[in-house]
Amino acid sequence: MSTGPLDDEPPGPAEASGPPSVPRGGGREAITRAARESFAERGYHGTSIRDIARRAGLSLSALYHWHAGKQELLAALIEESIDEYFRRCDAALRAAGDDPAGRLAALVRATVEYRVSRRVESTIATSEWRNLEPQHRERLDGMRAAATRLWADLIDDGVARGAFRCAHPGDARRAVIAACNAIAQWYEPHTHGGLDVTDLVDRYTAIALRIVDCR
Amino acid sequence: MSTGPLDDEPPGPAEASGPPSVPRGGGREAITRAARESFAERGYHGTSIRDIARRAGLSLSALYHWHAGKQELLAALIEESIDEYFRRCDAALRAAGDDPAGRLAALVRATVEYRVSRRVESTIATSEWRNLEPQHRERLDGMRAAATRLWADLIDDGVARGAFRCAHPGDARRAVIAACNAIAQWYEPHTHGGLDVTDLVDRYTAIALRIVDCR
DNA sequence: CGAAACCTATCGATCGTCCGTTCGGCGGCC
DNA sequence: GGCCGCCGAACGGACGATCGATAGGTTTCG
Repeated sequence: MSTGPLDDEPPGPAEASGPPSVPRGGGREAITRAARESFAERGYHGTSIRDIARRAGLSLSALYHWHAGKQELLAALIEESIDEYFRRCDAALRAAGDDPAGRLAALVRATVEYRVSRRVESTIATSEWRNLEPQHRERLDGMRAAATRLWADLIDDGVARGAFRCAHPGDARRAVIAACNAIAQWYEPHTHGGLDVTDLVDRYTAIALRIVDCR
Repeated sequence: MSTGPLDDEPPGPAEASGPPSVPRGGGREAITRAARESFAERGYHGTSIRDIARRAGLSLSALYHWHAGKQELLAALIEESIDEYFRRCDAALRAAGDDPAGRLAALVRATVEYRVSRRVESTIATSEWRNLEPQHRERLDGMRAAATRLWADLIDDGVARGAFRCAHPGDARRAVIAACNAIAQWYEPHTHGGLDVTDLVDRYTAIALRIVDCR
């Protein structure tokens, strides 16, 4: 959405085509990945740009060649994360039918799968939000609000149509979201590898349906 | 209840009492309070001890006169926070009867009241945990585990006795705890002042009972 | 075809600032 | 006169950021 034409990958090192600039040291992507891991492990202020550069196997100057600075690195990471989450939710809802329970299940599935598959980014987005400078925070607040609205509209609709009987939709919404989001904090692929993600989705769908008191 | 300037023992400037050392500049308590607010607002690494000293209205040296350093300040804050939470839970459970639903309600009440009344400490304890050095972390991990066990034993017992019908007690436990803990992140006394805490307790008790599928 | 100009990805060195911590001293109440 | 609460100055190091240089590829052009 934002950070430029080369956000994904520098033109491939495809053999046949002419060799258009192949970052020798891994380039932008190596730095982004290193920043993601470092921010997740030690937090924004606990990570120095020297840590990031070292992890990427590049120099401090290479970092500044590819990115505007530490703050933009954080903002880009969070933006990409929220953006993907929103797209997943949107797609899940469009594929779902009209039944409130089915729509809630779709949103829970999208969220659980996202939290499991993007644990690292999830941690950053939730715990480093306050370290965004106002310019970035304002922009990203809108995206966050849009994702929240997906949940709110869905639950309000279910209540209005009598499918959900919970007395306080706002609290139900916060409880469901909090429960799903917390997965990123305790789920460890090594430890819970035996737990199939589809099982996890089923369990949290059942919990969510009970929270909204689906008849 | 808690963080008042005279919460501990430093005898107030009461006229009659007299002798025992009254810190002129607010002393230890002023620094602890300043550290709590700063850590909560900007995080451990985002806060400098100069920020803390300035906020307390004292010099950098005064901070070191009262505390061993930045890390000990954080550890003391978190320890006090967990310790009080555990004592509240323990008291609530001892006052509760034998009925699983009643015991769960007691634990939810203790947790919700705690998250609302100690929002600031709650934020620090949950988000600055990783910044504890190993020695402190190991000690505090035990306290955290004890609090989790309170929930786990209660829910397992309810399931064993047939009062709760949820298929996966561990997931129910994590969902309930996550929902209650999240309150500290969205509840604002100014905004939600009209919402009585007893109402909030009732709402979250209902949600918790639905999560564990109480018959 | 070859050279000169240009671009890209990277480097090492360096800037001024802020960090956590330490130390010696000083005024006022016992 | 000694201790208690507090201060200012200082230390070495790490921080985020900037700079000019360079190796090697690409384009331009005579």
